[in-house]
Amino acid sequence: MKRFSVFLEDKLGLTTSQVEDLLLSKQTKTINKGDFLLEQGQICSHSFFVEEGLLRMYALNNDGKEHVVQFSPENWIAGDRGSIYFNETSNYFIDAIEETTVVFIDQPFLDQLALISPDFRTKNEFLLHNHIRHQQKRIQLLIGATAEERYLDFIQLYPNLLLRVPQWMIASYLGITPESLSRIRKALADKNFEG
Amino acid sequence: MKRFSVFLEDKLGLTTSQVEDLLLSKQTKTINKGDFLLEQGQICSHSFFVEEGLLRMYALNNDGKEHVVQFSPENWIAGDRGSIYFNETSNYFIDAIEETTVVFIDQPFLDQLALISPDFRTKNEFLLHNHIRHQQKRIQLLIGATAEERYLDFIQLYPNLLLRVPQWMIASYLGITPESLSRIRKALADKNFEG
DNA sequence: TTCATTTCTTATCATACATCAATGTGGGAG
DNA sequence: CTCCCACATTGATGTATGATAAGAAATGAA
Repeated sequence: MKRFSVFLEDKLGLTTSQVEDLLLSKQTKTINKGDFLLEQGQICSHSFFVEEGLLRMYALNNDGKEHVVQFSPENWIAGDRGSIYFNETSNYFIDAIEETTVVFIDQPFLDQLALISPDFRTKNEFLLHNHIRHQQKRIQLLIGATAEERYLDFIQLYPNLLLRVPQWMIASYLGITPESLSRIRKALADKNFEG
Repeated sequence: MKRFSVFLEDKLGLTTSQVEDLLLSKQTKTINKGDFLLEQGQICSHSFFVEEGLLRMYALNNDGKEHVVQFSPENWIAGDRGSIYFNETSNYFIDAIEETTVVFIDQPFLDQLALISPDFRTKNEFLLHNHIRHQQKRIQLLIGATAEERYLDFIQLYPNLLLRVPQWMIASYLGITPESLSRIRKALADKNFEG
């Protein structure tokens, strides 16, 4: 749980000794590529901190096609907040793109953090605001930018994901078909762009 | 500040007397239709609670076209979190669709709330999670649903806005042109749908 | 009211992206 | 090594939505 420890210290304001105490009772779980942590219809009772690997969260539309809402590489937290905080069955699937090790995070654990660290809530709220900011940027691009612009933005924001995520999943994230993304990439290559 | 008082009590867990004390020092501001609370390039130093009226937040894309990121009717809070919490100049405009009365909310005020109310932070975090949930739903529709489906969802989610927001702004929110929305509405009318 | 301005509709044509289908390619299992 | 299968590319064609332009309808000011 090396990454999770650093995360708790750096991002959530805990001390090293607090982290050590906390992690005594925590366990990690490693799942294979393609395995699910959440499926449509279930209630999502945990968030998942990604210690190692890569998760994807997606939904099905009316035609039964997958649409990627979010990728979660190392140091990210995945989970369906709608289901966790509002106790609804989830519309989402979360599965592993690579073999992935996660730490399970539930509400009692978060409550515990809030108790032992005065900074925790402030820092956690900061992360929430940051998340909202990124989602807003994505919405802005989806309603106002071309597919090519969105792809370029994706490359800038997640350069390391480019190599780890199959192209058809990136297309799904961008809201276009794999064929279209392939053509966009070709057009960029013809313009001497390195992606 | 009637709505703001109720909001503080119901949504953020304050008592009536706490609210009364707080609001002594608070002032509202009323702006005319078309007036701006935030413009691109400024730093957004406040959030705005909408006491009465309707705000819209939008960005300009590469072609200089407006794209509505969010509407904020009564009881909603508008503001650019990216600018507020990360101290960056904003890419967004916030203006009034109707004559609108707002309460200015700054960080000291929020700190004060956190001090006097034990529930405040929990409830505030709940609101943040809810916001994230709604944005995620919108992203999901933008990448996986047709314009018609998005319009129907908009009607369900914001039935009262339909009558208060010009159609071209709704189109902008949906990520389509006003002409397209007009056609979609006609197609729905032909199918005997009441919108 | 009358006039001007904004908003909405309708039509035509253009385009980005989707769909369908075929072919290429590369990595893993046996 | 070879076969297979998932993934990527490419081409032909279709469709939803965009662009442009014109007119109708609503809104607002004088």
